[in-house]
Amino acid sequence: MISVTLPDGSTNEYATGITAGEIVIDIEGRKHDCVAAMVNGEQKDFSAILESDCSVTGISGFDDDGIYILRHSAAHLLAQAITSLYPDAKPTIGPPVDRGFYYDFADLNDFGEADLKAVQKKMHELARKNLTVERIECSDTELEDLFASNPYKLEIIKDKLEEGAGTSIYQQGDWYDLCLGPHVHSTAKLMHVRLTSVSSAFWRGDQSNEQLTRIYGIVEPTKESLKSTMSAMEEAKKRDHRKLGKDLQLFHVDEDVGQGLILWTPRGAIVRTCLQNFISEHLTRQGYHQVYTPHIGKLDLYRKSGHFPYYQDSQYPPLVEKDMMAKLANEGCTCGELSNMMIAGDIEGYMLKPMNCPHHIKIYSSQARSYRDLPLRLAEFGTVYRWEQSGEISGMTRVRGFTQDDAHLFVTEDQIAKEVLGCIELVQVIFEALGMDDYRVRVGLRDADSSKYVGASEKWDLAEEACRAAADSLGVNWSEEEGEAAFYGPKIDFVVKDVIGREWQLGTVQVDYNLPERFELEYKGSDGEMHRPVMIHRAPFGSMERFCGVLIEHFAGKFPTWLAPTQIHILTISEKQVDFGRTIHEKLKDAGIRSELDDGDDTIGKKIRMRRKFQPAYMLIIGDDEVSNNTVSIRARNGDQRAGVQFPEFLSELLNEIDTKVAVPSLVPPQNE
RNA sequence: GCCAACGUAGCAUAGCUGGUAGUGCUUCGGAUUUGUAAUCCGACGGUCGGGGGUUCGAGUCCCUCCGUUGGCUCCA
Repeated sequence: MISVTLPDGSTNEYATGITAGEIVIDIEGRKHDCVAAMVNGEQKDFSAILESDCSVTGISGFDDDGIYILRHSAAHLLAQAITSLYPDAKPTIGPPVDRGFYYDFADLNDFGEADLKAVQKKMHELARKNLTVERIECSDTELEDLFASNPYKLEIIKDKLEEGAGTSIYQQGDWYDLCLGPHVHSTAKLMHVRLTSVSSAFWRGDQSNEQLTRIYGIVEPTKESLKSTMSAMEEAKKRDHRKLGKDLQLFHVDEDVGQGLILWTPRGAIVRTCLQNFISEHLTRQGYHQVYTPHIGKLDLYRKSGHFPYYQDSQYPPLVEKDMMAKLANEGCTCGELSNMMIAGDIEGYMLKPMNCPHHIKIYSSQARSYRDLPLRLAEFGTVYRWEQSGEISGMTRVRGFTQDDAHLFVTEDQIAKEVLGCIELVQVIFEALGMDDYRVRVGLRDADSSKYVGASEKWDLAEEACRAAADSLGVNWSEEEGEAAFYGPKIDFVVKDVIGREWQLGTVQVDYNLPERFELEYKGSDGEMHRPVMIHRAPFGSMERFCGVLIEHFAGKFPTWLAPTQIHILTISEKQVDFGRTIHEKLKDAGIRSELDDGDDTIGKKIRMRRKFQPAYMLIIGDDEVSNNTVSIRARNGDQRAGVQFPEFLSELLNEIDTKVAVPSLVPPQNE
């Protein structure tokens, strides 16, 4: 007999050799939602045989651990279905991921989304067969035999497994896969799967390797949870900033202007201006100096900074002077030759700036600096241009031209910690004001291979420590990531997720030892000697484009009153109230409120319907009652009403709400009925 | 850049196996003067992303370019 500790802390005696699954059934009953068992804190298959005293808990398919197991098993089921329908296809890897699972296949060519249906049908068929999923331990030679026809699996066996250690395979029906597990005990657990998309991937994520076909899917423990997951995905799509940007007329991207080049339309420009003003206030308070610099700079500048030609591929091509261009054309110079001459420095030209640092550096070095000038904080809403790959461009979150809320701080080494902290605080103030608490902080440190970094390692230690301390002060979860540092210094990034779960880096604070070196920046210290400053790059929003894109989704287009493109939309009920409506409209505009007036002859229902899509913070309904009492009826976005409010009272409340940047418009108390 | 899918008026959409584009909303004109998510009538608006090809004939088939979407790769 063995003694097993159960989830409630009690112990029970069982016959030696009982399986984990049998104990789970004993604990949870026959009808349970567990997919595997936790034995002594380790995930195990139900079939795991218990030989000695231990603790056992069921892992529910609704838990994070359980859903991962389901996804992993579903990936196997997918591979089984694919290989039965496409015998030539070779499964490579198929892991669970955050929102579902995928499996990559080699030799599955010309497979498109239209083919998913049949595969999914096959998966359901296999699930319904209730195939037992069996774990089998194999030796190296057995493995090599089993996977002899699949070079990808052989490569994994060779690379990942210790010589002679062997490993497990999982078999369901006549299909098996190399895997550590654990897995569900039967394919019947995988009834609620949906295949979602097809894409490509490279073997081991390396572009120079062969291209594989990747199939994505989702799986849920029950029909109901699958349904709710699917509808949640539908809901998320509705708040996609690309859709809302169009509906709310916030921005436009035009083919004729170019991919990834944002045209800020009037309503979007309001949001951006309000945000910029908001940041500017804080910059002034924190002792920043705002500067302006041009959108281009000489090639030489970027040769010095190292951006040209090293990052040539991710920049717009250089602009060459007219006469030179004509001369080269006459000589029949090819593009390749031109490029070589520019790299060699034989031809001068200009570049659209891919970052603002060199320009700011030139402002620093335009004067002799002393330690008394430091820290020098130069800020600019600086527009930069980068040649992002065409397939990467997306809405406002990944674009080719964008405006960073950029700043560069020139500091002494002693000042790094304090200044990094100051930058972080700014990010936090802004996030807090916007109610954005769902973000992740990543501290990027150097990795073991120190040869690729510039700067002395003692300096790095200090800077890394400063970043850690700053992250700590935030009071939110943060993670260190080795190897995530830039080659020139450690950094702190703020990362948020968009509606479809993709992560985007927003704010960033980076310590830089490299550029001061390259540009030979100096300041005179109190000791009378010349010293080299350190630079801190920081952009609390990242870029206005990306940040606004994320904000649109964060608020689902329902911006706080201070940001809303239309703050008040006045709707008259009939033409009897037109004069009163206009008077109020004028008064609001005089008070600096963004007000719009609809005094047309549509029905009030239609006016509400039409104007609602622009999500004004409030609508004011003006009918006979309001006119005769000099009041307004305030309609909130959710339809709640607050009628009979004296206009001056409404205006002062509204101004206060704007002034204090209240995150959710709240002049109308929620009505439950 | 790579793989896959897609691209019809401002927006949302119909258009089967090829025979010269329908609808709703918006907009405009008229009627109506309305109390909270669709009042009625009428009109304007597309040559089907661009170019080329097959065909007697293409939105519908083929090629190519551009763009969009989902991934991959990349992101100083």
